[in-house]
Amino acid sequence: MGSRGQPEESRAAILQAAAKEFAELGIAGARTDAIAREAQVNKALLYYYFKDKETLYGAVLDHAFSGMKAKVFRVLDSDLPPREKIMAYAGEYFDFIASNQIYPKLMQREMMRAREGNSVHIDRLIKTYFRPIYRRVGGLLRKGIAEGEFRKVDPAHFVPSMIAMIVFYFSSAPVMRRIVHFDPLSPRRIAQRRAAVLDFISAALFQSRASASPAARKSGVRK
Amino acid sequence: MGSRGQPEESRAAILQAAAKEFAELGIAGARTDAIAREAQVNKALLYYYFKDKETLYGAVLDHAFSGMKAKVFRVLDSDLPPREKIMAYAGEYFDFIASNQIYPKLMQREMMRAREGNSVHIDRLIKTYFRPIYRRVGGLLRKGIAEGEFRKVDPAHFVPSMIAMIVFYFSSAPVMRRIVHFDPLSPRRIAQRRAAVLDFISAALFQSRASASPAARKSGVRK
DNA sequence: ATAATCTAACTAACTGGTTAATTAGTCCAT
DNA sequence: ATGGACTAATTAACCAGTTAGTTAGATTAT
Repeated sequence: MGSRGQPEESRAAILQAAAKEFAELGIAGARTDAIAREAQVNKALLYYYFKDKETLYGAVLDHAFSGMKAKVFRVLDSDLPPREKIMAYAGEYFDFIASNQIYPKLMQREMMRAREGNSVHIDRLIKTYFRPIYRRVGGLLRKGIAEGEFRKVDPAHFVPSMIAMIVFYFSSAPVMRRIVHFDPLSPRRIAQRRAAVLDFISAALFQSRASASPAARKSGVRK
Repeated sequence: MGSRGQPEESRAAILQAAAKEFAELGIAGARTDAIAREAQVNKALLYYYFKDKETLYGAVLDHAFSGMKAKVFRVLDSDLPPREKIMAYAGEYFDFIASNQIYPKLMQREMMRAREGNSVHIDRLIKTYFRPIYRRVGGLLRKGIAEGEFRKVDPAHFVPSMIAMIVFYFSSAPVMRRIVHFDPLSPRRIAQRRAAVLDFISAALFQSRASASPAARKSGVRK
């Protein structure tokens, strides 16, 4: 079929370079020349595979969010009891972000852009990724509350609080590093953060404090 | 003083219009023409008062963060006991952001920009605002822990968690609104969020759960 | 088998609309 | 009449997107 290199490799290289550039500079700050250079590809090839800059940005978003949704739904579809499942969900989400650190930047950028007409992608992202996940986690919280396992929290506040603690840590890390004088993104500190988030959630959510730690431990380190 | 209009008013109008534009679009997306139009001022006047776009952006950041620091330090300088003070701090920070909603957007933008050379302002912002506040709140947490009032949390994780829950809610509100089908920024919902954040913090921080609610209530509604 | 034809993959060079920044002044209060 | 406040007009640089091709493997005809 093709001629020179491999089309799949080129497309993937463009997508990866674009993800990095968009996450770091935003869609307005990103330069198509820089993306092409980083992908080691001629700039016109971006336009061969993607209609324009905005479409390329949309493809980057879909790639990132679909990966996250797949990971997280494997946990949400499992048949764990509420306590274990909410901890496993938070742990899985944390691990996804820890190993895909451009994700929280893309996410926050899109959240801030989500105003009247500011983003042509946000409707699709909400419908395809955010709402399904929110519904499932919200349902899980209500189930845990109904069973008397969880405190009577409002899912509309608890869900964003969980996401906030996980997402914010990674996108604020470059600033944090210069405040505390150690690297918040070292494996050791990331593991600490994971434990701190799970502890925070179990302390704020579970009825009896005693079983908070075992539950957090249960969701454990992956792999 | 001046000739035509009032210099103070013009400068203030530019700063306000710039804050709005930068918060919404970021420094790369912001247009100096749009700022001038919004401020009802000739574009060259921006360059009369500020060296260039980057300097104007810096002035916007300093304006926002100095206002926040002043508010928050009035609480941190007070002589409340640890429990009441940490609740009052969180409440004050929340209230500042609730009535200055461009602040969380500027903050998140700068956090994401804080990489090698990406921002010429971040060193100053950290030194002048972030580090002093972090030090004080961290000290407050250690004091509460030493007195046996607080659980043994790590300030390097607890402080960003508090900030995350407050900041993230406001910058994610436009997306949240389309997931949950109500307005997270209505006065009623904002008051709910305030209570949820304070409840979350006290549940995760205080040793005895019993006094969580009273303490949250104590920091109360301001004014 | 091999030459002719085709087509997907890819590129160097360019274009023109956009935008930050400057210039060369005018206006007006004191 | 002088200096601070302000502006219309202009400029230089930048940058998304285009154009007009080239390259090399695949397909088909012979």
